Amino acid sequence: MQLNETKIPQATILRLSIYYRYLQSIISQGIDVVSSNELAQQTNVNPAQLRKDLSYFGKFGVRGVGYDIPKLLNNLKNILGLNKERKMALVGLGHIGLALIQDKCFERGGYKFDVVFDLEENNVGKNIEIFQVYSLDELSEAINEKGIEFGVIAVENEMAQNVADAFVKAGLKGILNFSSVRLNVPDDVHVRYADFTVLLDTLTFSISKREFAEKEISFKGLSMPYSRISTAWGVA
Amino acid sequence: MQLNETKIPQATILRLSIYYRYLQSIISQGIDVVSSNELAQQTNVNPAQLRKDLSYFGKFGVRGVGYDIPKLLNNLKNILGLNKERKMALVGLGHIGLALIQDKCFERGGYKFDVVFDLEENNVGKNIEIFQVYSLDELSEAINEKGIEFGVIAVENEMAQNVADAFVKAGLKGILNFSSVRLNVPDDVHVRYADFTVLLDTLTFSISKREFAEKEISFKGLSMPYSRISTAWGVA
DNA sequence: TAGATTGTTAATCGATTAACAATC
DNA sequence: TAGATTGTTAATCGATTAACAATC
Repeated sequence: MQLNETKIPQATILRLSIYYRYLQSIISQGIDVVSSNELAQQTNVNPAQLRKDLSYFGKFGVRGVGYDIPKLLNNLKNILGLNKERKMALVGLGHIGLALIQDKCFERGGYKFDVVFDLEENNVGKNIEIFQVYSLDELSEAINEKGIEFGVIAVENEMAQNVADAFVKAGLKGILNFSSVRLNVPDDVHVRYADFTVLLDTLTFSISKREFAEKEISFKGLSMPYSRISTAWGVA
Repeated sequence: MQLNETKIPQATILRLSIYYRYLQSIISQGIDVVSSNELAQQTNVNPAQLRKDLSYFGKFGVRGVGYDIPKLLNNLKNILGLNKERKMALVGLGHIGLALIQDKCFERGGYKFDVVFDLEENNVGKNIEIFQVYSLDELSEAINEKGIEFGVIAVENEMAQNVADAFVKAGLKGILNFSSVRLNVPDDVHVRYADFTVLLDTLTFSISKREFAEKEISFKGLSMPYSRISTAWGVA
């Protein structure tokens, strides 16, 4: 068996998830075949891009026909590793943390909160929603006992790195971070940032770019190349 | 005045925001100068990258010294367009929507919810938090009356495109979308995706990649190039 | 067979970064 | 002046996409 040395772009994995979630949302409609053109259009990507993305992992279509939706779904599920439920630990029971454990979108996606922790002494030991609230001291033990795979950080910025350190010490390899802090973790620990403020800031730039362009304002004596800035963000 | 034709990478704008938010978080500590090396390390980027990012907009540092933090903050604020508060409209008062209007991180960032809408007839007309809840019919009028610039979508996937259409019709040029739906909007409308499931899916891929690599499992008769996959996600 | 659509190549396009002259 | 760090160039690296042969 030959070792395939091709590197897979990070963006490809993100798009694979987008294809998967879109197909999941239309599977009940009874359509059984989709072309790269149709699927690409629905997910805002180039059709060649989509075919290339899939080609890193195999040949899933039929020439002249398209892709069988149930089969493609199954293949994407295997590629992404979505064939079993993944358990998560949450730290932080502020507004965002509370919303996360109440929202149904995680369960629908195959993810489940299994333990919650809070830094507020008042909350520890209480029951919030269906969860008993633990303190950070109990984190490592609880995580290993329950087979947790992902840690979710929903605490204030000041405490985010501490929580990340605790997750790393407990052996977690995946972190979803709702704070704005860029975390310092070992290379084998993967972090994803769900930082709303940064997303808004990039929107603000695009908007004020328009304002500037309209007024032909120059910045620091340098005429801004506003009209040439590409803004095709595809990424969450 | 010469028109500068250089294209600015989308990723540069994202990083500019990250630099800005980091510097904001340490400004009270009384440090007044930072080098590209220090700032880059704190924000998980390459120092050359950081200097290049800034160089698209001007010369903000002093050779041999570094960057004056208050001055750099001010420059970044102007570049990103963060010198005035931006008003937002929220549609959707589920768990996420509620958390968003309660959370303080938006206000701290210079963003403010000014109107909220819900699709639930029951909620319309009521007062939730400090907001009176409007129906979608009133969206266009309310948005233009109040000078709203951004629309935030926090409804179920099924309704997300409808809400986006309403935002576009009302003239908004910036949308923050918490649903999983890839929106279809005109070219001059900017969308950012805060889609947690997709982020988790990319984590899952990285994790199960490790599992596969350990077991040397092949996929579809093709040996997976797992060990060579780069996973340096920087993006929210 | 004719029409359609995939899988893949190769060219293009874009982003990152090492290296160093400029200069404080 | 010696040491430090920026700003910028040019090379490298990586990702996107047009085009088309393969093939259903």
